[in-house]
Amino acid sequence: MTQEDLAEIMFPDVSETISDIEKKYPKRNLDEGCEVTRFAPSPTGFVHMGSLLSAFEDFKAAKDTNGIFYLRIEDTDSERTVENGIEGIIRDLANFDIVPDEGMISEKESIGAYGPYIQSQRKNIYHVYAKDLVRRGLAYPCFCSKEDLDETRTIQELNKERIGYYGSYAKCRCLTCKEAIDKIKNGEKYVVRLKSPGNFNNKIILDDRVRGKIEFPENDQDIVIIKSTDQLPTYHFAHAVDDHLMQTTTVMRGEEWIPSYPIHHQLFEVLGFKEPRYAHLGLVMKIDENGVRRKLSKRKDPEASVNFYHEKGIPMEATKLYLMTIANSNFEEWFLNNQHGKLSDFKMDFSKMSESGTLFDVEKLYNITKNYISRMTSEELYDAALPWMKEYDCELYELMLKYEDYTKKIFSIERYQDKPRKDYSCFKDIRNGIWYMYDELYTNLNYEFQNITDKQEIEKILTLYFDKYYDINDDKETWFNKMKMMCDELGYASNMKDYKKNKENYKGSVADISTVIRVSMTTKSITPDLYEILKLLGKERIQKRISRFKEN
RNA sequence: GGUCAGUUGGUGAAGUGGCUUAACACAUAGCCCUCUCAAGGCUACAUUCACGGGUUCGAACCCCGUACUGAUCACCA
Repeated sequence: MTQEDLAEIMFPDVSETISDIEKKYPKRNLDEGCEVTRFAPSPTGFVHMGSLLSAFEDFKAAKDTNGIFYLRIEDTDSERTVENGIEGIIRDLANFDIVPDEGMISEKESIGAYGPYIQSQRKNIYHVYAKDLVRRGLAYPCFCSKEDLDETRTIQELNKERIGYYGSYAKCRCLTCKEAIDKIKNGEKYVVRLKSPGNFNNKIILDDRVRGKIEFPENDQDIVIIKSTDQLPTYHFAHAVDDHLMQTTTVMRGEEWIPSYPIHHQLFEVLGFKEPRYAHLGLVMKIDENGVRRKLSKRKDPEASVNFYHEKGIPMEATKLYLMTIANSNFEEWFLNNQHGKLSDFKMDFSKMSESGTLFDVEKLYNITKNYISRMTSEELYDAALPWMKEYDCELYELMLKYEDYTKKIFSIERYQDKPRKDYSCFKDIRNGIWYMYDELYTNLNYEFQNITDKQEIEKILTLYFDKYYDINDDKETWFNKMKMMCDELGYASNMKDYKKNKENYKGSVADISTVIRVSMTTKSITPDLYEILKLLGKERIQKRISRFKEN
């Protein structure tokens, strides 16, 4: 009984050889320096902020170098698999312009010549490599039960020894081929373990692209490579086989993977694969209610879900800008110095990635969004907000459609100037900013008058203003001069400086007068430029609103 | 317990031995401008880089130790 026999009995269905497999994955025809990266989620149906950031960085690294970005689905754990989970992931990524060059493009379809891109469909491939390992005496079947493993663990804890399946604790590694074969013939369940050639006292070094050199003891654990339940590989084994075959150049993943590097290093070595480069990314954190810093959780934190941003109407481009500022610390300054340049012109740099966990800052996102929206043209804003309204605010959507031109004019207020108005941090804010411009929404009025609240005085001001002074054709300067003239006529201060010095000489100021007009036309004491608003409202609406106020 | 990582203001961070009396941005506060608001302008906001030692003419930056935070030690990824 030889290892050859053992391999045969463990993998009777494997007839292909390694070289058969390797032939199907020819060397990629890419120039030096092109990065091949991948996003490899479990099919859970959605991506959260942390994985979106990682996917974004993977994508960016590939695009920056004219390389390849592919989407591989890691479904070796049925627990994490959700029906139609792949579609959800593809949709979430596509919402941020992250479209794979290769890999899954829908629930069932994929593109690219290095597939299948779903791990459960690659079972035979893993088995070819596992079989070869057994044949070479570098892997073996392990029949230990959960209880056996627990027992060793208890002993190790008691003796204050390192925990795990290694050295003399790796009982099944000493089984002879005959013993193993007999057990298998007996129908005993087993996993396949790596027969680790490592020594804990040896050192290995990872040259991480973001963290530099990290030293570890060599792996000596006989880790499981094929599970007994479904004969699917573990993450470690699948990672080695897939990233070798698919020729990933840089593996980008969360820092929680750093400790398993020794395993991966050994697997690549034992399998004779060239190791990819690694970039271990800092986790995305938040401060929770107790002031404790912790990993952003998709379960507990609404802002961890990409849907959160979608529902608020944060433009995808703005989110990308924010992701880039988290991804690379030098991006923000670059963006400022390049007249708000295009994301594609910025080259991401691994050495500028954060090593410590980044705190996710919603305020900062809003700030970026405000700036972003303020720089759009009114047409762009209209086009971007419309689909969002359709989904989340039907009423306003209908009005925007019905009064397209008028709406764009509303969006134009204080937009085309050196420093445009920044008052929308998301599309959701739009309603609150403009609803009063539409007659259809101008109902249930609640006037927010400030200093002047006397109805008679207000009516007097309105009558005088609109009968005698207001002319829709006036330019802004004339408009304001007339406002001041009226102030003088009514005993209000037309000059704010003078008013502040000598309040007692006046009934109020030009500010009070404009507030009266502003509130009676919009109900709100805070609005954008009043001159623009009156002009847009037009004579007819103004008249109607005066009457509306008087009736009130 | 073993292994590994991280630690610069409220936040993201720049910084890799002298140009740092620590950049820039967000947030916050005050003032100015001003028809409201937003914007804008100005100003304030870490005498100090987790702590303790050491190396050096000189340290946030190099070395050693300690502390704290996090990750990991599954037939989960």
